[in-house]
Amino acid sequence: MSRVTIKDVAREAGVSASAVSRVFTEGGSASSQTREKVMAAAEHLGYRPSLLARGLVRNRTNLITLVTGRMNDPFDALFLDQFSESLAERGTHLLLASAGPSGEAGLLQALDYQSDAVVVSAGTMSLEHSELCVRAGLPIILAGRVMAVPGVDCVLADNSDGGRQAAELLRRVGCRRLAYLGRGGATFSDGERWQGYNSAAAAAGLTVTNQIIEGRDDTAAAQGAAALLSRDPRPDGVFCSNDSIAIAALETARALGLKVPDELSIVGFNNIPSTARRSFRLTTLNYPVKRVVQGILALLDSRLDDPRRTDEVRRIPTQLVVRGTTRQHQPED
Amino acid sequence: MSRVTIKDVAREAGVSASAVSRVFTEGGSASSQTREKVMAAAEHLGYRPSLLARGLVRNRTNLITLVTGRMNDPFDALFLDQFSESLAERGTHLLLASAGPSGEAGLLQALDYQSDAVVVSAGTMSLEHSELCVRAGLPIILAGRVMAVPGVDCVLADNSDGGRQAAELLRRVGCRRLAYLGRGGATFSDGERWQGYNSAAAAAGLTVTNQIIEGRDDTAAAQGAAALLSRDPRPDGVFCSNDSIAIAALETARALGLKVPDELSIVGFNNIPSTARRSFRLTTLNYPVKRVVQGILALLDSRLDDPRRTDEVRRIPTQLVVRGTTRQHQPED
DNA sequence: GGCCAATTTGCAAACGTTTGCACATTAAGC
DNA sequence: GCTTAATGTGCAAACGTTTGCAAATTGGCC
Repeated sequence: MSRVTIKDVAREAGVSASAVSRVFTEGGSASSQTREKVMAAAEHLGYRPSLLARGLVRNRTNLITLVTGRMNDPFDALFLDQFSESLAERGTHLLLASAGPSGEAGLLQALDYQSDAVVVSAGTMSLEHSELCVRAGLPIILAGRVMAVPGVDCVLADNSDGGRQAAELLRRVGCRRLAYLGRGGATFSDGERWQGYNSAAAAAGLTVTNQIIEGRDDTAAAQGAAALLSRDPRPDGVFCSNDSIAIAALETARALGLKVPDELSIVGFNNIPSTARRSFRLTTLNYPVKRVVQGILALLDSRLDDPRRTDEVRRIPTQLVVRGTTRQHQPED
Repeated sequence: MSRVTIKDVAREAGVSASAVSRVFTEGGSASSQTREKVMAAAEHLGYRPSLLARGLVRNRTNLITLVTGRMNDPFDALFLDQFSESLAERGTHLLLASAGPSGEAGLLQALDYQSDAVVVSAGTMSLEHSELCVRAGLPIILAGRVMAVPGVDCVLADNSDGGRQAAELLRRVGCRRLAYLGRGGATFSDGERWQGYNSAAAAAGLTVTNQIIEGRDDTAAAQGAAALLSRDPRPDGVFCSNDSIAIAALETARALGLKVPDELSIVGFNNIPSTARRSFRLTTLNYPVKRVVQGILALLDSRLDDPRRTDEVRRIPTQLVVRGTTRQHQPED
């Protein structure tokens, strides 16, 4: 009924508990004889080391906490998918914390369970709490945002370059009245994308309007899109701060009877799976999530290796994926 | 640098470690005086109880392991979303295990970290490993499947009734050549849905063909749909084993130039968020995920309360959601 | 066989909590 | 002020591991 412990195995194998422990730890020294006996006994009894106890003494739990948004956001789902896959490959386990309104809950959870690290991909993070973590020796890695807190590393898309690429493309295919559809800098990425887009557009001498969406769900996005598309003059090219918004824009454009891409070109951001659907075929910027995840893990390892190394910010470039929601190149270009 | 422990607080507050512990545990008895002193000291030092140590002695970690599929399946994402939300409400934490090819990894993970319970919503589960868990006193709850293993509870949709409802609806709107598009019983739900659908259709005297999809991704589903729709005679009503497949079917039907719902009615299963999109407006069966999750947690509590209570299987009824991919009622009906 | 080094082993102390038990304190009742 | 009961407190043993240290075993080499 109760757990089978290291002592049970020791007794069964006729050795000490330490011997068993050493058999079960990476570089432990044990004669092949005892190793065999211990293995047999463990197998027979169905022994598995308690990771709680191990974590307690080693001060390493093999646990990583991810603070993420809700899974009804397809990008968060994509990120989690890739992240958990990479963690599984390296044999680390994943403690999931939803970024509730009180953004710090996830951090505290990570502390309480002695996670080896916490990666924050959503929600707010107060300076106060992040410092608490750093002081406790818990590495923090920020995904999709930068924050100048000593001890935290960041990895994120090169958002403003993405915005620039979007503007370039729209200009190239002949759009002249550009628009941006986003949440008005409500998120970090949103702001950066807008900036890159706007300055590139301005540099090319194009007008660009910024339509702000009030709210974070699909209907809010659709409303924003409707407002944008009823402006006079109507924009002929729109860059959306992410794919969900872009799809909403595409749908409302169609509902208004606009031909996409002939009358309106649309560019998204992230390249979430559904952008490739037959029904959408959205032109977008690919955010190489896998590479981001690997960057995170690399930063993590180096941080565990040397906790006081200098902080790092990694920018991951994005790639244009041209599909059906932007016009073909103009011949004269 | 190192963790602040209960002893530090004890020293600072001038009381014993036990006193501090009692202040920090639910029903602990402590005079308001010490309570205050302890709280002040803890606040000052930034103390947080180690859940590892606590879990070790209490044999309760406040952790639940979820074995789930990958997040590129929108249903799994939906489930995780609701599940994690409910867990957060009750203050339990979530250890995420992806059901890899070796289905047992998640169970072992749950054991190793002394999870209070494991809920399995994807992947295979060998009798051997499940018994290992049960013997170790780790409650297992199966979501979306039943399995006759002593000690495990199950909660899942009333799949065959859902199939029946789909058949009923298709008949009512005038479809006469019915089809089922699924993975040929490759998953448990698939089999049950087919059975309910098929027997209801047969009882109504309708022909029904079963088109099997080879593979689990969207393109496989699209291929299956294409095969189905090129049959002669072509079916005029199809029930798909889940919404992802149904959407793929809808898209291929449109690509083939078929009018939906006039020439072909489509019914899905699960009511995942994207079914409500403008572009799809898929008629489907609502699988009340929230209710499922609550059922799971209820079973869990009762199991923790009395580990040897009799096993239970809960069926959650599904509700028809009629949208745009099925014809309107025929007047003569 | 004897000596030295290298390897394997066991003991016991940690890791940070909780909790049963016994003692000390306080409160209540008369 | 005494007894009885109720309440709060500290000690020490547990929970299941790892690990430094010293002792014991092994093996190699002459």
